[in-house]
Amino acid sequence: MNIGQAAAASGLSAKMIRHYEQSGLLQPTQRSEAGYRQYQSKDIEILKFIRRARILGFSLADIAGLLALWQNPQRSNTVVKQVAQQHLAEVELKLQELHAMKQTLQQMIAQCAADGGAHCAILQHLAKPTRS
Amino acid sequence: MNIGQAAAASGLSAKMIRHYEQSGLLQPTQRSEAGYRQYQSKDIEILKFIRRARILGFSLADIAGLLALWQNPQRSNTVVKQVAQQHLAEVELKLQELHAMKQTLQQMIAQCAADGGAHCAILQHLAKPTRS
DNA sequence: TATGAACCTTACCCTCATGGCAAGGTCAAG
DNA sequence: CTTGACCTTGCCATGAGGGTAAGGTTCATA
Repeated sequence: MNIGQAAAASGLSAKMIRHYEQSGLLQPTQRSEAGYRQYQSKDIEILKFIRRARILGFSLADIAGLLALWQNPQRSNTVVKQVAQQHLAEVELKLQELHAMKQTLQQMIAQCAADGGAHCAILQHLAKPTRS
Repeated sequence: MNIGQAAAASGLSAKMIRHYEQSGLLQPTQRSEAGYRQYQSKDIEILKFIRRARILGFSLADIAGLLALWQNPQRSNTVVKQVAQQHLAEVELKLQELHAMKQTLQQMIAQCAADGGAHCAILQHLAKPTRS
């Protein structure tokens, strides 16, 4: 299986698969005589694992750790849970930040007449916020 | 006023002020004989404007537009509102994505025994998701 | 058999907002 | 006159990709 098929099968781009290999997330695969990377179905499972973890927002560094734990029969699920909880905390922090942005943006937009005039509550708020 | 004081007064870093100038967001300021950037209180207001807009998540490109509108007496608040609404839509999209991540992470974490064993619902989910 | 399309390789540069470091110039106080 | 705090420019790094270019390979079809 060449990298194109591996990309299609895993949902990643070929570019990213090479990038993951180059940054140490993946073991270098076997190569064909011409130098083409060769992927086995086992490799596809790893690629899918990476893709799912990326969708959940795990960093590549986190994923490297999770992959090592996944492939280690002596692993402790306590460690895995800690990684996930740490990531969840970061996600929740970003959620809070974005929520605060959303609130303020909504208030500003609600106060904007949008009548084509020059008076603008949004610019006023950015220039000299009355609250928040 | 040198850049250090301008940074302290605006809440930005000196580094970022230089960067904003270099990327065209700010007009180059006057310089002292030694080449030091000189800031007036009017400049500080602009820097504060930028900082508040950054806190709300506007991109530097957006802020360039907002600054131009702010300083244009012929502006139309309709345009300003459009910029803000577009940004709000992006914020809401990211909120949805992060919320989905949070939901899945919470489910995975709740199913993880964390008893030090090798069985791990989190890794299982990443390897072969039963749902989502 | 030749050729062209579709694939693969590596090696660059770009994003975006920000931080860090290095080498050197300036200023003010002791 | 030295010292320390400030300033200057310029370069590199981040993270997770995208784009592009120049060149090699594979395969089917004319």
